[in-house]
Amino acid sequence: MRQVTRDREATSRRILEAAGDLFAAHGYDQVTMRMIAAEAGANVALVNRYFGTKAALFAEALATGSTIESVIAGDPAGLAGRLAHRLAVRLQSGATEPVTRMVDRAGTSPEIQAILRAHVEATVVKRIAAQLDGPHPEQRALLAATMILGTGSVRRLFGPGVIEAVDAEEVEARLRSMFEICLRP
Amino acid sequence: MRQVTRDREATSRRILEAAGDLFAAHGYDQVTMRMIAAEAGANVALVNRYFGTKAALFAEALATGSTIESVIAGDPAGLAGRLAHRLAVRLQSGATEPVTRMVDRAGTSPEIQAILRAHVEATVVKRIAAQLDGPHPEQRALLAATMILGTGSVRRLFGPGVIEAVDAEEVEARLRSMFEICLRP
DNA sequence: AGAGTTAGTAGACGCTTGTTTACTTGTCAA
DNA sequence: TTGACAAGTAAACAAGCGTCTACTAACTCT
Repeated sequence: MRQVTRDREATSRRILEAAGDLFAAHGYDQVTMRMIAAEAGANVALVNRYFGTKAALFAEALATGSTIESVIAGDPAGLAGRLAHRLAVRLQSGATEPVTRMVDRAGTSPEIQAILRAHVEATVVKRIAAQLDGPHPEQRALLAATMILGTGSVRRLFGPGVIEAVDAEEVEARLRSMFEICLRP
Repeated sequence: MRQVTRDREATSRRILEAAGDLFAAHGYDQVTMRMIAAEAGANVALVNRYFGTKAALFAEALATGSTIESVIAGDPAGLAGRLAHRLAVRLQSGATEPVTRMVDRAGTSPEIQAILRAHVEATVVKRIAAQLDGPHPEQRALLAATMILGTGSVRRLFGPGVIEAVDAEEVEARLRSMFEICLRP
């Protein structure tokens, strides 16, 4: 009696959105199928019916959400600056993209680990590496990923606005220099 | 009939060690009290008897294990180099300290988050900040923590030896430059 | 208008979790 | 040697989990 109109597409979309929001907010392990169903205003059985399993739903939510691609794409010369700006903003604001938060809150379930690895590799490491000249581009892209994921962990532990109090521009400048060093040939 | 001698101290020490190893290897959520008891060769009820709750046991294991203190302590001038070396080694070897792995594998349980935050703040951020001159030492220490925690995430996702194949010394040199930038006044 | 397809629901299944209770057994002082 | 205290054990508890099955009700098409 919850649904007034019966619309499979709309319902499964609401489920996917709810899953993305909740996984990003609380992490894979802390989110239950019942929470997702409730948030989407749908029945638990439908979630399994449409997405099969919890891990599959996570994978789909991960793939659906917006990624960091837009920041990486563009002029290779400004890549370090763009990444630094993005991270500085993320460290301060409470409003970060669900996808990046999903990565650093995903927990340690083995079946999720593989999904995450593939996602980070495809959307972050490989895309950054593609912009780099010189030997071992993936190695340097991995160092950049280290910083990106590190800000995620720091934010998770210390909350948003942890660096806000002090000079934000100086932090961004420092981050830019660090990215330049780890990205340059 | 498991125990030949009855020794409370020895048993609780074995439990604590087993908990530390397992938490570090698989993360808080993936480790069950029964796994810990089995690994320690003890009974499940004893774990609760001696440590109260799972979260309390985690906190105690976190506090017991060796920390990164030894790397931070020492000549402030060589701090960047020591941290870079430690991280480079961590990225390559399979043998990392339990405690640092515990931090990056700890998952997202709310009650664990506070414990972790306090631990990282006390043993990493404050200790690094204490070595720094100039304004906002904690801000720079936090950036260093970002890199430290980032290597943890990268290692979790991509496994040990991810950067091993290529030039390890170059990676360490790059990390050192990055640390120097984020730590300098 | 009626039959058939399908979205949606209620409820239970089996399993695992952290924790507790009631009991047994080894150890040591008197 | 015996009695008491503490270490250790087995089993169950209640709650929560992901998943599945059987059922109801709405929409569509002829």
